[in-house]
Amino acid sequence: MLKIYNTLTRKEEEFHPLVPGKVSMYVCGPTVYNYIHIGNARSAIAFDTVRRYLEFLGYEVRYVSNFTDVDDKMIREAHEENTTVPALAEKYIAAFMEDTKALNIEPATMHPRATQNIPEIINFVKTLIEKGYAYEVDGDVYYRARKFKHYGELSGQSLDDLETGASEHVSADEVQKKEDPLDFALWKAAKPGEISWESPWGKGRPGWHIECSVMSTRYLGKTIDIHGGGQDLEFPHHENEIAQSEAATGQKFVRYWMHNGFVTIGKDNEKMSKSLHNFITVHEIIQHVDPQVLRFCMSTTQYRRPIQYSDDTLEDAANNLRHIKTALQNLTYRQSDAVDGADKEVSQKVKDFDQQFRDAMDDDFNVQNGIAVVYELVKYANVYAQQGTVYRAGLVALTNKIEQLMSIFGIDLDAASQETSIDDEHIQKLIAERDQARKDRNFKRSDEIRDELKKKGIILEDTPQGTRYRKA
RNA sequence: GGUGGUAUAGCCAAGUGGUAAGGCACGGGUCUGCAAAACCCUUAUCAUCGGUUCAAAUCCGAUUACCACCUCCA
Repeated sequence: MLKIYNTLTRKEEEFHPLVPGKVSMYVCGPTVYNYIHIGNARSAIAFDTVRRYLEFLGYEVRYVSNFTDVDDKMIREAHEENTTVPALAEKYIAAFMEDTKALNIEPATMHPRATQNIPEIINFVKTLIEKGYAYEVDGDVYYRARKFKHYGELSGQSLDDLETGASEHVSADEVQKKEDPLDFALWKAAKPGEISWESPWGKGRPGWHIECSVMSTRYLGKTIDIHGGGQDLEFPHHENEIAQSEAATGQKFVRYWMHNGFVTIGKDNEKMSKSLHNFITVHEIIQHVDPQVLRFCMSTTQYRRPIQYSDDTLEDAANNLRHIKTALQNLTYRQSDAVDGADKEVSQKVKDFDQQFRDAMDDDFNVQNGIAVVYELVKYANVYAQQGTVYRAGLVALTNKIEQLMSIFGIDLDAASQETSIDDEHIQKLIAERDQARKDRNFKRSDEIRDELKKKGIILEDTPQGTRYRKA
């Protein structure tokens, strides 16, 4: 039975979707004014892994993730890059799709954009005004936070404490307009020259929080199963979403709130963020780091834990991943002399490992325990592949299970299990020559050939079944 | 100031009452002509102090350190 830690109740709860067999999931996506950094990637990877596990369990997952393509930062950055807000959005949305593809993050069922939902946003705001939850001042529309009686429940804060914090930060301009420092903007009046849309309150654009309420309602319904995002979105973003959605629909907004931990960097383990200017973009990191390694590193860290970004962390991940790939190559290699027929013991073992894996992952996506099961499976597979007699069905069963479990972490290893074929005649000759040299006990020559091939990225290994080669 | 989180071997990390999973790195070994790969072996009294208990990393209390949110941020 899958259990999920719900931020709202701060407890692990059994997961029962609203509609049996189907899961609706909304994950807050990035503001597209820059390349995504590793922290953004972490969130996308964490929830992609959640999605993949849910699908592995047999759920049909409808996954929506938005792009914030208009806000203050978009406007400022467009100005700095001497371009328009829509052009800026196109550029970085394309980059997002490219970067997430490299990390093997499945595209969402839908990637709606704020600017594609303006009429719906306006209607939503109108509803909130009609219900008395919002008010218009000089072309701005604000939400009356205190009017919503559950305000503060997600972040566990009292309204007065929140107000103490809020009043330190509101601008003088806002103080004059807002009824209360806690109130937040639903609609912002346009300043001269800014991108804007017509509305009942004059030209303007949506506030940040309203888009998620609108898009999740529009594409997933009034009540959704899972809403995900970074821990930094808990307050105020998600708090505000709840206030907007529940006030407008009168129904429960989200059944399970999930928040991922940060990527930290530096010796102080500081949060990587755009405002701290200590971020590394995915765009640049994948120039010199295998994206699969980055993916593996992140998807095998439980989503709520922080990940310390460092070369050591990545190196560990690379070593672990190589170990798993080698096991698959070992299994494939033995197919050449495998015997036909079933292997009951292997089938049973594979079932046992599968169950252990589920038990681990069912505990709030405990990927650390999940991957530990994979390591055990890999060890078992390595031992099996070195037995005197191996059955083809056994090799295939082990291969398939390893590949299946790894795919939940977003690692596709099909290619790894394909034995490298070498069509270069020259290399084939060298390998044959080395075999002869070894028979003649001319080890000087055989080692020369091995070194030479190694320089070309081909590794030779001598096994009881003969000489084996693979690419480094 | 308010709220939440974290502290386990060189590093990453599991473990929510019965004398510490797993991985990486290190060292030793098996196999090998030598390697490689694989496998085996070896490594900790769990931040500190106090309490509850036959028994605590695990429960309670206090303390310390670090991180995050309370303002845009995944």
